[in-house]
Amino acid sequence: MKRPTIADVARRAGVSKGAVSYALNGQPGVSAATRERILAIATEIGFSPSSAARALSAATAGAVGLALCRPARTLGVEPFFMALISGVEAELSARSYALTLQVVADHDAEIAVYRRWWGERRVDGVLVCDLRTDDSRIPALHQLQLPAVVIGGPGGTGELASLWSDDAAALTEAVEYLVALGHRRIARVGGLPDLLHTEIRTDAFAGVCRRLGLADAVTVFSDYSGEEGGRATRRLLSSATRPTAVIYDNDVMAVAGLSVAQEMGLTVPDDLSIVAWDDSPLCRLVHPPLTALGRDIPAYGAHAARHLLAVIAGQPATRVQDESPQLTPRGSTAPPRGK
Amino acid sequence: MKRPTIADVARRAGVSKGAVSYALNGQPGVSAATRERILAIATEIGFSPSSAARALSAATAGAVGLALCRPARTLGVEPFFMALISGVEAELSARSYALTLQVVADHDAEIAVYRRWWGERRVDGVLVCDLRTDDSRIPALHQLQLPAVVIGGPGGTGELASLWSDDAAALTEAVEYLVALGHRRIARVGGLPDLLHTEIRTDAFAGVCRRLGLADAVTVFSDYSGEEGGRATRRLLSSATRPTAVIYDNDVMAVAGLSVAQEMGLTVPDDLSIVAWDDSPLCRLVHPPLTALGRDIPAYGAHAARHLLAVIAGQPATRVQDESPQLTPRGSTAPPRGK
DNA sequence: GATGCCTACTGAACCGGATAAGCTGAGCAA
DNA sequence: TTGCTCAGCTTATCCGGTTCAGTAGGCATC
Repeated sequence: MKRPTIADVARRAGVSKGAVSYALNGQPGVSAATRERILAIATEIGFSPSSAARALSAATAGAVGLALCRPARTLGVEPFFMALISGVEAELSARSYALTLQVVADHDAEIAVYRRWWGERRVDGVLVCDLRTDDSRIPALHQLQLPAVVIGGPGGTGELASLWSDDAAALTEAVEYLVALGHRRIARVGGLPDLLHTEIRTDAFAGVCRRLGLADAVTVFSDYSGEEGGRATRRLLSSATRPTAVIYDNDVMAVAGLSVAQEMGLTVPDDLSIVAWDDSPLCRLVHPPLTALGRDIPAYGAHAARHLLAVIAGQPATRVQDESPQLTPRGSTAPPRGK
Repeated sequence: MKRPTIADVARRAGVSKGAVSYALNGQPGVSAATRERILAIATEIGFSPSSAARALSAATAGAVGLALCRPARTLGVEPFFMALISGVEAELSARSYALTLQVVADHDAEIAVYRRWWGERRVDGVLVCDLRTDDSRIPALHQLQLPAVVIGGPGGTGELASLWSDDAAALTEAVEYLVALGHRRIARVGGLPDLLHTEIRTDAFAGVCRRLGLADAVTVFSDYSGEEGGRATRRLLSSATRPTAVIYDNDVMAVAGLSVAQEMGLTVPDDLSIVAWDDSPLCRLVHPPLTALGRDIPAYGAHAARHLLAVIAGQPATRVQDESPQLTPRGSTAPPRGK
């Protein structure tokens, strides 16, 4: 089966290639009648313009890049990325953009990928995840002049456009909720400590605990994996001043924490309240279902994609705030025993 | 920052564009000394060939497509796809191929995507997931002559190349293991009934149960989601002849089933044994950890990618068998109470 | 020294679109 | 009738690679 080209359409319509190009792209230069005839023929023979030819002459790739830089082990478990990707994808495909994906080992490899994509003109722009403090990718992308939207912040995004949600406010809300229930010893199992949003949450946690006069407000760091989350929980629950509530930086660690607590003979929520970050179906899967700080992640991804397309179209690189995560109370939180 | 082109390299080296092309692609036609000089200059100025120009002239896209056709809701939860993608990606990026991803609503949309990709020459081939009985994608892809590898089977893949693993053998092994422990009433919570691998597993389950003389070997169908898996479990456990063991078609449903059992006051594994399919970290996250039929999914993805690249390179479309899932016994299986 | 052959290149065509520039005939005013 | 404008096309060029058909020069051969 031969792929139709613009020349095939032109021949069938009895016009030149140029006329077909004008007609298909909504440019002036052809009459309404001719345009309609050309469009009908194009549809009839199933013509879609070669992305390569279009990319070459129009100097646009029609694709957006996403490099994921987490070890494959944690990448698989966490529903976050798949949800983000599905949202990004929905927005892109609605505008006939493709999504090019690459899994990389570290930031240097990621920068190398950006450099290659730029040289190959393979993508028109990129989405950047997992922002770190002093992130080397920011100056690299700026130097390449490759349009980008950083998913993360606020702060640390340099000249690049960004999309962020107010994690500090959400964490504060969660702590205030637990304190209102009567908790005084609250711990937190954080994600990778060098990620910027971990730092933001850690600062917010320390801040609200100080304000509310909570003494043993400790954050222990993990790597988002269930193993590490479980281990951290075991350490916390074995300490002399055992916390009555734990906030986890993702859902996987929260589920692991729940298992550890139950394994240690503690009843959730009576002996221990649990709050998860990222309200995926995983939180409703376990018993009791987990109270979670959730947000619409596909919508977040769609928003990021929309923002990136705007930057690619030449709009100024702005910093946009997305909706803040919302607390959904479920069965894993209650007043501590004796209150 | 201007992107270097092949003409820039040629000018710096004092040769023609053609010579540079030969040198970079390892073709004969240039002397070893010239080749080396050209390569050095290319590296020095950071040249990487435009994917669009290469695609246009060499009639190869340098990309492989993957269309995912599951509702975004279940797509996010299940670690399977993310693990598969990371494996596919690792293999592709090692050979400088890009992965183009698209999430679609149904098979018709998926076929439309294939048709568009084909017309746009955007991908050199595609990976096809979630094979169904009488799958309309198979003849469509065959008609387009678009190189493809079907992940699934055996059977139902038409003329297309495929990669499959022996689910029937794995399921048989799981049932025999449960029977050896003393179980006689085994149920199964299957995935979407119109998926081919669900049918294969259902047939294998019925077969081995008949062979071993198990009476109440029932399969109930679900949609892979935790909600449905939990509901199915509740139904099974409420019946008069309650099963003493349940096999789930994925890990998410198994975890949900575990929660339901515990919620109903049953002890796992004493009152109920649970076997999960797809041994993701999720299975080790819960308490007790789940006995699972696992395999190396990233390796499966890598294998599929390798196979697809071979088909793209013109090798005949063969049906390759990957390793069978292995049973990993953990805390969720034991002899039934009273044995 | 004419011939053939091989190596190491050059030059140009080509892939399939986008687009600037040029052309043509119709319509209309002077 | 001439001149002018303008819609509605056509033609040609370009994007940045790959590849095929030459071609110049060196060397062996008869």
